[in-house]
Amino acid sequence: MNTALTVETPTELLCCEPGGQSVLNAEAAQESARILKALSDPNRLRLLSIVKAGDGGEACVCDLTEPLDLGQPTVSHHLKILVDAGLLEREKRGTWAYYSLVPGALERAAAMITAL
Amino acid sequence: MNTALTVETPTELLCCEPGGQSVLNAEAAQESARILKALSDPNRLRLLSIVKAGDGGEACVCDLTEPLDLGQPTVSHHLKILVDAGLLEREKRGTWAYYSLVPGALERAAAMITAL
DNA sequence: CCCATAGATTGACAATTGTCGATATAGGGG
DNA sequence: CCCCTATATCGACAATTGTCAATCTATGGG
Repeated sequence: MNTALTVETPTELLCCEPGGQSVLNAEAAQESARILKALSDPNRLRLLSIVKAGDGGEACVCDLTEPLDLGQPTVSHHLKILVDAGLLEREKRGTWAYYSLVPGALERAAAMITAL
Repeated sequence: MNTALTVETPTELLCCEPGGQSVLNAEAAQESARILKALSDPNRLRLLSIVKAGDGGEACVCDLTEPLDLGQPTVSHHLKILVDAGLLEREKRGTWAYYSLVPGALERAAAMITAL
């Protein structure tokens, strides 16, 4: 298998196996669901949107609390879920924590859906 | 290029407003989250995958119960969630109910993510 | 008609999730 | 050193979710 150079395409991104359509196995389904669950909350979608639109593609927690009308612990909680899902990355600078999109992460999540 | 005939592109598919990045408002976020929540369960992802791979792009409930190792009521419940989210459509023929993908629905869901 | 089969609906229950208030940690300035 | 500000973590709680067993509905065959 894979005898030739598939180079480095992550197997999940391949649309169709030789046969045409292989069914998602339980393990892969669970992994995809894990990512999509992180995306299935309105406040987390807005967080991603605000971060993406932010200056330099980043935003700190203090910029995120107010527009969402949520408490600071709740925002931190949502950010952690997004980081754990591999969608955001955190960089601490001084007292502030800056969050930014992991490059390509949203595109990979979208591909999970279209490649079902 | 876009000056003229965007014909009938659903506004949700447009990537960027004039300014470049507008932040997702609460209402739109809730609607997107509603769709993505339907996609955030491993068994539902497998249901979509099996339906898509099925003969003629469709499958009846009896074909779905066994591969998922779930009870029939549970499968019916998941199918209802997918139909309500606009991802699957149901057609009853005789005693059987056949489910198939709503054309373009998965692509629209994926676009919600990349266009964040 | 009655029965068998496919599927939907209902009610219950445990598990998970979103939110908050309170508290902990950590960096910077006096 | 002590305080102030930014953020994370913890504990609690109500709401939602995934699952099942039991029951209901509808279709087709004798």
